[in-house]
Amino acid sequence: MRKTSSTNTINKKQLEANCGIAYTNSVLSGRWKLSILAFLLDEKKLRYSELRNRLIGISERMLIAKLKELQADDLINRISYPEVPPRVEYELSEKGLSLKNILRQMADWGTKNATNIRTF
Amino acid sequence: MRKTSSTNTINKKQLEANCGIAYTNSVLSGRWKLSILAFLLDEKKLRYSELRNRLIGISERMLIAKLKELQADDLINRISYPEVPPRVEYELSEKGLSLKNILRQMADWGTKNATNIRTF
DNA sequence: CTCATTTCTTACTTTTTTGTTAGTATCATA
DNA sequence: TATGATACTAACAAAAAAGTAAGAAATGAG
Repeated sequence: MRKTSSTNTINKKQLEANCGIAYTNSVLSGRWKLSILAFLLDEKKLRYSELRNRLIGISERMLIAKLKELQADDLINRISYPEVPPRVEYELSEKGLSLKNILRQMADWGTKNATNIRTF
Repeated sequence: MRKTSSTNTINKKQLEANCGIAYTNSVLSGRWKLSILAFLLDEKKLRYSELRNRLIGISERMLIAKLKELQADDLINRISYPEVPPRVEYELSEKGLSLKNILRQMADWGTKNATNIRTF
């Protein structure tokens, strides 16, 4: 019988699970993305400036950068109206919406477990 | 009627949700933690060296650092056996185990949605 | 006495992420 | 002609995360 702890015993399923989680992580990680997605989940559609107002402390540079990354990963849609002054709205894409349960559970878990001094 | 997009309309629930998600993020973010937790979820208990073998590419410095942070956040337990050479095992704590659903869903979502060239 | 094993530690460097500040384009309105 | 509003952009700086490389403690085996 093979030692269950041997390197060879790392099975396919496990590696795939880890692979999957690594992708999810790569798409969600960082200081802002989860919050952006959470706000969009709650409010369906938000203008750039509305997002900026909600994400307290974010710089424009970061907000734009993260919105672009989320678009590139197809988690959000950008809707631009040809007006002056410009109006741009963001919403979750279908793929982004499929994160709903995960986002909600992360919010719940955090609320339940935040043992911290500071309030986020 | 108040404009639903005004800053004042950001309700308590929303802020709390964001607060919760921010805590969860702070505890899980980074390149390695989710993978560490996922392996521990699958295999219950792993020695330091077993983790090192599974987390391909991680440096000892990072592994130790992340294990310490996870301990500090009470997501894992460290079990040390007084032997020579030393033996130390890590396992999910109760709090860490309470992330089970989230971890599994992140793994599933990732497997389903990874559109990437590279394999993680 | 030397070596091997295992779990770390320390000093240092590189890379990645985030922040700061200033500025652009558009055009309706004053 | 100047101003204001909105959604960005660009150059640069700081901070945080991750990586590299060397080594330390403890002790049984040879």
